[in-house]
Amino acid sequence: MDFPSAQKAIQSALVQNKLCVVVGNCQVKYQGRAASKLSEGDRLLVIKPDGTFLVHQKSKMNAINYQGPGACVTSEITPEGLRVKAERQKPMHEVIDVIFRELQAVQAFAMQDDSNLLLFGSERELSDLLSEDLDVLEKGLRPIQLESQSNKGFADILARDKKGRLVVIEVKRRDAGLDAVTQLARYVKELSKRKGETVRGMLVSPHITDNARAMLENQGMQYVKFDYEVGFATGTPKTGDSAKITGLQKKQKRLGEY
Amino acid sequence: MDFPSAQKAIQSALVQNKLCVVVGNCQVKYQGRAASKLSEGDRLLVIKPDGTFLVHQKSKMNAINYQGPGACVTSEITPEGLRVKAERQKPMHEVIDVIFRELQAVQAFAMQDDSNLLLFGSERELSDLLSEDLDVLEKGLRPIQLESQSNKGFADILARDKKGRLVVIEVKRRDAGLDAVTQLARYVKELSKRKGETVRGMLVSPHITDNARAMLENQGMQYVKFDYEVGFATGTPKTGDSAKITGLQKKQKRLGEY
DNA sequence: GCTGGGAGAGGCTTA
DNA sequence: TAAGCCTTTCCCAGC
Repeated sequence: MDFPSAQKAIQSALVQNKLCVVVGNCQVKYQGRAASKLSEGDRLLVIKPDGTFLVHQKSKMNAINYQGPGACVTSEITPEGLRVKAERQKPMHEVIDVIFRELQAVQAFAMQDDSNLLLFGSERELSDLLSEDLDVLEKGLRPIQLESQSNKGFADILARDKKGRLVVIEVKRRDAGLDAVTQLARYVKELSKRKGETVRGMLVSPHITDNARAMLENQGMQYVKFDYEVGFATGTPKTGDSAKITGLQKKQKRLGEY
Repeated sequence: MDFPSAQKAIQSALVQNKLCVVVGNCQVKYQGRAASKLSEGDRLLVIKPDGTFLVHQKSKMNAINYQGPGACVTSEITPEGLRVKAERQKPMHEVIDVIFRELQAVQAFAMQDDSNLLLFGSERELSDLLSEDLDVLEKGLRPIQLESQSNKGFADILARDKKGRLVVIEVKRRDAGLDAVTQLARYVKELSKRKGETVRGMLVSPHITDNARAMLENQGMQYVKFDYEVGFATGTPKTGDSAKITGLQKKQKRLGEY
């Protein structure tokens, strides 16, 4: 494909709010929060109507260079080849320059899509489910809903144990590391200061690193391991010190019946 | 495009290790760590030779559904349309099902690309540069190299001030939040315990949130703002309480002369 | 609508 | 392999 018609195709795609796909041999330069250069090779360039700009190599999941929605995309023909540029001023001045020496394809597509993803089994749900049935974590735990909760940077779940003590429960869907512990410690400290009473800290996750567990227990907080059975599959019942969240499956089924 | 030839094109792309792009109206189901469903709409599907599988909508930077390298991709024709499936067993069983009702395009590309990204201006570099000249942060600061440094979760830079006190310096290339402060506090605490001496904590970044600054100063630690001039551009010299890292530009230039 | 702030999720690197 | 750490993020709340 020759450069002039390619450039025309790209411009016209941009104007018509189409998604544009360009494949060819190019080099890429980036300048913004950092600076980078990618020498020549075959790449897939995706330009979306919202300004999203993605440069993909033949492998790896992530784009090697990209720019999010809002970028201003322009193209021109230079002595070196076809130059496609994505520029953004907003959070910071950033420019990606893609210079094609050779083109395999340029194509534009009108895309109609008003759908949103329906997601089941997210951490939020897990948190909700636990709120509904905290007994799996500890007998007698009662969830409480306070204004302080779910505010900005606050704990996942707030509860009172059977002795009436406040319990801050931090839920992690994945491995808990030192971060999770310090975060929880912060919540506990802050809350106990605000309420003027003793506050327990509880960390719930499928796994915890050794260091994190040590630090957690050093600070008098507790860890509850849970098995997070994803999807509709019914796992073999397990025994041990881990709480199994079975409610999730029910909830998923309910959500599935939309 | 009709389904049989589309399917043939996809299969042949997979076999020949080509990158394959499919555009059309489809719905998407995912089952794995969570479960999701995306109802019908026009999407861009990218299948890379390494198994990477990306479903993009017409806007947003990230793929709405994806699977990383190693996925096993298959296709078949069903009564509902052309079904393309990406499946992975490794860390966990995950399946993405894309069912096309209508196709706008199917294309495959042989891609040759051996290049790697050259990146300048990473946090690591910044840290190295600061190590070389800590005076920009505070007069008389001397870097020290101990075994404890750069180990697992340890401080960016360790130094002694002109009075001989240990200083832990945490460098953030971007905004510093509460995380950065608690992390630094952890380093300080741990180190002072290990060394049995007073340790100062210093946080260096281009910006800090109000809460973070308050917490930092509450704990007797200090903040040093710095201007991080990215790229080769020469900014107007600034005055104020901020340290300006000019060495970076030199370093970048050096790196640029590969 | 924009900005600030906090927190999440995945990949990367090193021990 | 495991842990820590980083990010060219994202989302929510407040202005």
